[in-house]
Amino acid sequence: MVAQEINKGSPQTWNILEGHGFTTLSLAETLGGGQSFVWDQDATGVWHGVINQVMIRLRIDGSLLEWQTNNPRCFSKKALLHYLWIDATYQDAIDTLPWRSDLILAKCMDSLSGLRILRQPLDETLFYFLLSPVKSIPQIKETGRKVSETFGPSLGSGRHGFPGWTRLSEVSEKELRDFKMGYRAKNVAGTAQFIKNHPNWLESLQELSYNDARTEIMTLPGVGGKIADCVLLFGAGMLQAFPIDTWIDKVLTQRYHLDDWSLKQKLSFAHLHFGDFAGLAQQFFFSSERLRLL
DNA sequence: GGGCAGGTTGACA
DNA sequence: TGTCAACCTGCC
Repeated sequence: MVAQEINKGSPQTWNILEGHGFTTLSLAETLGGGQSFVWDQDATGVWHGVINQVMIRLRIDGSLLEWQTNNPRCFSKKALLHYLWIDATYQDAIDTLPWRSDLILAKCMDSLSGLRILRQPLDETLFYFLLSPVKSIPQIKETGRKVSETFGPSLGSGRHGFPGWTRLSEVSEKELRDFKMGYRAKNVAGTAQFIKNHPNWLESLQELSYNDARTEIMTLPGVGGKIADCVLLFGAGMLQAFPIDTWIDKVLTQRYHLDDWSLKQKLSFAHLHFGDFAGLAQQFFFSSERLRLL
């Protein structure tokens, strides 16, 4: 289906993104490693995804990172550089992390050179992470894709975008359950109603400090500390957010020997030790542990 | 069939 | 403040 679209009319040229620093591995972990659920890799290694309701393709060819879109009028190279965090602030963040004195972190960063935190839309990120408790990445993608196909805008080639919370607020909890959400349907429906009744509330979180935004977003049904940190890190660019899931907990317990520390104490340790870019460190740990690179 | 998983919540000590 | 079961679904 996707291939037909690509071959329709004149073949599209691949555009080059300079100065990216990705490897095949770090690009795969960035797009498919659990911070985003809208990217799929085909058999030829090309990544197909959606950014701001526009279909985008990405591939690594040698040392080149290349991209193309079916909709160049609605999408700019600048938008893609922003989404992929390809700018000078990434190198600043890397330099700021305490890898010089932390051999565990240094090893993870070395194995996954170029790994990024994506700058994703806040509304969509909140939706996907409400689906995430005790679900695997393929399950979250499947449910999200089916909800988008049913309620979201068609983007061509059979692909659909995120419907938005306004549209989701018109869908009953019972209907949502048919998408295999289980008990999460109640949280999605409750969140949709809250957002409908509080216009601009979600956007206004971006203006708050990390601590205030975290407290605020945890008032939503189904959003505890872990999901709050995921949404703020991946959807609001708050890079100090440090989501602790079972993988990260394992790293802190086994590698940093915090065996008897409570979750709250581990969180304090992470903020103190990793600093303003703790979330980026977290992503290096997450992928390293998941891929058994540590 | 039973147990468990990338989490949250409410009950209870 | 900490522990525990329940919640859906899919997979081993």
